[in-house]
Amino acid sequence: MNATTGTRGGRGARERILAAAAELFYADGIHATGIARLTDVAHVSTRTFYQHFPSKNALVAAYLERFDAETPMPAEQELTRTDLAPRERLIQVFATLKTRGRRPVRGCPFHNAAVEAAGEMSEIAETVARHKDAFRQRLADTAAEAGIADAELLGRRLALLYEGATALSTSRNDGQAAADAYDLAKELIEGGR
Amino acid sequence: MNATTGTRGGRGARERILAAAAELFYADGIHATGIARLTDVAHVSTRTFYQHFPSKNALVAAYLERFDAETPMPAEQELTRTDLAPRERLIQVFATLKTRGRRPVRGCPFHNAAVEAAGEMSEIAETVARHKDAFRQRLADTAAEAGIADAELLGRRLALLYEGATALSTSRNDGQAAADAYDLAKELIEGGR
DNA sequence: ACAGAAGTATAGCGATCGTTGTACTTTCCC
DNA sequence: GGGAAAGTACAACGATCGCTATACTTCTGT
Repeated sequence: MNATTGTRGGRGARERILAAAAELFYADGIHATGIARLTDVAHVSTRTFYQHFPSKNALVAAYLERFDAETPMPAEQELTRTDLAPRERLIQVFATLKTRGRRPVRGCPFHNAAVEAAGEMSEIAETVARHKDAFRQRLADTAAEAGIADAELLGRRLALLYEGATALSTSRNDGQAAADAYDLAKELIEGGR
Repeated sequence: MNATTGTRGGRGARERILAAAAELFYADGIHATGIARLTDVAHVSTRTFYQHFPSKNALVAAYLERFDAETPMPAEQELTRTDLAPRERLIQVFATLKTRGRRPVRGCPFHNAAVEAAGEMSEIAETVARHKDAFRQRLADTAAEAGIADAELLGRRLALLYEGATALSTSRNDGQAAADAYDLAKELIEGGR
């Protein structure tokens, strides 16, 4: 039994499929990424793909869940650091956002998935909403830990700034929005005593 | 000669096509909206469609240009109001964002188009970037008109908040993000003296 | 009234989409 | 070393995509 994949041996096709999905769905979009391209990048045959995932939609769902569970966003990793004071952790979230401002950045994979899903695939919209809520809640919890007066408000405001910076990186990929978000976030965090 | 369409009479098929595009591209997404659905909603035959637009991509481009030129975003209309002081105009931008928070809201049509365009259609990404820049500049200009010290900074910060609120409306359509953006924007505008 | 432009209906093109079928080879565990 | 699981190659299915062709019908300006 393979611990990481949950499958019974083999050469880890499932892992490579998920890795290819993470790369292609994010870079080129979900609709624009066909099964052929996906299996080509993953070095997996079409048949094998459908032995691991019943459909492309299932892969999309797995792709988002994978981000949520095993590959937490860099920003969220900062919130779990024990070597920093809570206030510093919040600031660090926006510092990494600024640092990560190297190409290619194409916004938030969750948000992008929700945009592409549009009317169809409402389960995707739900997953995205859950992710956004969880992130905002983590920010608020950290703010509360820092002893900030209205922690929920700060959590929502920081989530708002973070969303704005990532969204703007889709169309303009200079680090300006991230830098602005960092500065304003820092003011809000240090101001809320 | 028809003044609004630039065509020579007829029953204004071009207008109906653009109206259908504005509705469907925004609500269902660009990829998800096929020519068949488009012509059906516009009450136009396939042949007529291709007599007005050489391709679907051309319609997408026209759809975005139309938003930019003839159907300015509600937020931008507020910036042109002459019955309000510049500071009030800035606040009004976020007030309309809050009011408009009724269903269905699905983020910014420009941003969504950029997400869907992904790798292909770089001209779309360019159009979106130009739109975002123009909006931010208008905010900055209004801030300068209000005599605010660092008007460019406030312009960028307000654009950041606006983007965050619209982006969050894609996955969670309560008015919370818009309300938060309004409050924080108001503080920033009134604080910058 | 009539020429010409605009619009309609419908069938079908080639390409690509997601998905499945058939037949075969490799890898791993006992 | 044998058997089951996992993976491979490749052809092809039906559906849908964007787009074009053919043939006909309004509508409009002079």
